[in-house]
Amino acid sequence: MPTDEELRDDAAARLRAAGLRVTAPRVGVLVALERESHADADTVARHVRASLGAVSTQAVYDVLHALTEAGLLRRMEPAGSTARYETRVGDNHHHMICRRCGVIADVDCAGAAPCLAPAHTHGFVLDEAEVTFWGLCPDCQTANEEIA
Amino acid sequence: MPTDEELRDDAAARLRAAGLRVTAPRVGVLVALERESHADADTVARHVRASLGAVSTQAVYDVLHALTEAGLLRRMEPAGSTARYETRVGDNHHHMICRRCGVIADVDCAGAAPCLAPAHTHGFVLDEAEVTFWGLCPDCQTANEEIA
DNA sequence: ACGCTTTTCTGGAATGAGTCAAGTAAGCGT
DNA sequence: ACGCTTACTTGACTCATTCCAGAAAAGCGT
Repeated sequence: MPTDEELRDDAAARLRAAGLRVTAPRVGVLVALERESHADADTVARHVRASLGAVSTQAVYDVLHALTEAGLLRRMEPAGSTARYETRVGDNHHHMICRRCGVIADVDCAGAAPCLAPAHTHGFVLDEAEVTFWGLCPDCQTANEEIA
Repeated sequence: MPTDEELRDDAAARLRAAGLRVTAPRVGVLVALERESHADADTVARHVRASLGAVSTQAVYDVLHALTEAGLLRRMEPAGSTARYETRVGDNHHHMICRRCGVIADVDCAGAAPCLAPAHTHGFVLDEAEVTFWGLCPDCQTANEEIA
């Protein structure tokens, strides 16, 4: 587990590399998402406030948008949930979501090709295949058995 | 192209088969979605009102939920859009969405197995693999070329 | 260190999808 | 046709998110 300082330094470096100014809220958002991936805007705001003190809601939204735009964050919007963000970008990985508790786990793309080439493209030019697996996480499986 | 009456009769039959009461709003919603698949709640409401007269927004939402629950409709929520519905159920087909105009096309699942079995399941028990392809539809490709 | 530029703050308001609650209407089995 | 049960109506309401505008603060190249 890296220290907060290591995470902050790394976040600052990524911001600079992307040509963005290094500001406390931006670093805070990146650190928050390293600590808790797939968090929504509200959760990110709470994390950032916990470590930085007062940060406006607008600032959080601004930062999330700016960093997503710059390619430092990836935004995902699972059905039935608000927008969520993660720092793992650049590899088109997929997600596994628990139907019961909503926890999200990353999944590496199994076989690259099959998912990217549907039988009929209807003339579409595709640039991304987004895969979401739905099911029950280990905890919720046992919880369900106890009820039954 | 089937007539409205054929669509209504068919919709009523499906409702009865599912053990649901046959009401005008329900039939209207099913017909609307036969005519325009992947419509959102608001679009469905407009279609239904055009053919039935006044129908409350709440009724439309209730019907969409009830029919989804009963398995007569499938609900999808693409990123950046509101919930959309379709009458094609029972075959876990996928979707292709145009980033520019938002049009949605159905896609048969290419190779059944590969998409359903990620490398690492992290202990999850999966029941569905949802695949969304993003790209440009034929119309928007030409539109983009004209701009460039 | 200075000053220009970008970012953030305050805070208020609007939007739009969707939900809750309680009363009214309608389907359908008998 | 009756009446029970389910569905629909009405209207207020929540919630995430966006927009707005001006003022204050902070980053960073020189």
